[in-house]
Amino acid sequence: MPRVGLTPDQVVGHALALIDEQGLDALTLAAVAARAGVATPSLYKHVSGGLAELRRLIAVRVTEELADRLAEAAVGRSGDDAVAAVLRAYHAYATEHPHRYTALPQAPQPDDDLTHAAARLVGVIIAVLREYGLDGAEAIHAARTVRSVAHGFASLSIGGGFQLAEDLATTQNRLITVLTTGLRTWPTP
Amino acid sequence: MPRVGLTPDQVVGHALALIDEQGLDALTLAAVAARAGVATPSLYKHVSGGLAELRRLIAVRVTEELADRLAEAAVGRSGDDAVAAVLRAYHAYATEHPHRYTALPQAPQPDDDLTHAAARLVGVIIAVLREYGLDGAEAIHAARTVRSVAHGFASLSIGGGFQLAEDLATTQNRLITVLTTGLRTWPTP
DNA sequence: CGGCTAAGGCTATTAGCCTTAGCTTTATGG
DNA sequence: CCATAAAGCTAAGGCTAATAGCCTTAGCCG
Repeated sequence: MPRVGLTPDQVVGHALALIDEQGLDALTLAAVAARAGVATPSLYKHVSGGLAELRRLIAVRVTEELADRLAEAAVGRSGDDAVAAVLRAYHAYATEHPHRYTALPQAPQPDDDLTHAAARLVGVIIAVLREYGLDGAEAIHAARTVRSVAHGFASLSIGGGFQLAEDLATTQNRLITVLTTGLRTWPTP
Repeated sequence: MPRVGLTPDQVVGHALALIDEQGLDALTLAAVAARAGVATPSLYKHVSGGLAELRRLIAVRVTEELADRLAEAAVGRSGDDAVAAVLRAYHAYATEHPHRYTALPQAPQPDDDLTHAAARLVGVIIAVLREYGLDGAEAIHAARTVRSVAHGFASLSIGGGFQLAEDLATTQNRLITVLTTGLRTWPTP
């Protein structure tokens, strides 16, 4: 029984590959173990919490990847341009890895790592909003608005929620315009 | 073994009660059967496709309930007022039945019934948009925008996506203002 | 009233999964 | 060179969904 030299990160990597290829329902410890070349119980040496912890780790990883993509998209842009780029990057990530994105909300309750990763993602958005003169509590409300729009569009899009024939890119353009207009004329009380 | 007199609708009802009380993961045929006072295999007499079909039926039912709620909220209102009411009703439904709402995107692929129910929901939104002078393809894009905002906010809200202490109702107010402003100044090309 | 059919229950079984327990081997550090 | 901890294994228990086959009830039709 030669050592495989597995690490928790590698286990998550195999799990993500599996999800990408066969969907979220195919995520079983048995399948991950087979892909890693290891017997199922051996996974507990690296992911002691079993399937629940694996799902948690997946959510953390996906959140980090998403935050990276948004940060990349925002760099070197400002204002409406940056917001548009962030929204497109968000949707692009979800479209490229639909099952992976669907795995995101499946985490039981948020733990420290997930909260940290989510905070980084929110940080990227808050940074983009700085050019609109939004800060403090209003920046939080605006960031929530951006996330709602981005997540809602991505989620419905990959979930088959938009069944009609109308062009999706056009919808995305309208959505971006609505959002940027809303941010520019932000309803400060 | 007295007859229980089960119907598919009743099975879905038991399943929804179970989901509401114990979450989506607790949805198993065994648990539904126990609640219905029946052995597990007996469920196949009413829901021949097993767990997959049950999930499909649940998605249809929830979509119908949601469409009902939105229609109720919209009646007797118009313009921004109607849009605001629809958004609040959407969020209220998701908040009242968080697990049920989470069950919505779990349907495998959309079938005829689900498409029909979704069409009714979209119909309610399109009707609300008529007062903005939007029709044809632009009405579709606008309806998608409304759904994206409503779903995104509801989904993040019940999924624990908004962890900071800022008031959620305020975020909702800002979101509604951004959306209605966007609809009034709709970017027709 | 008698009997037939179909529907709605049941038990038993199989296959697959997660998880724990306990053993064995490998690698590594002193 | 050996001790120990890490990393693998097999075995077993308890879930689950799903299928097969049987039995009983309800209701209808002659």
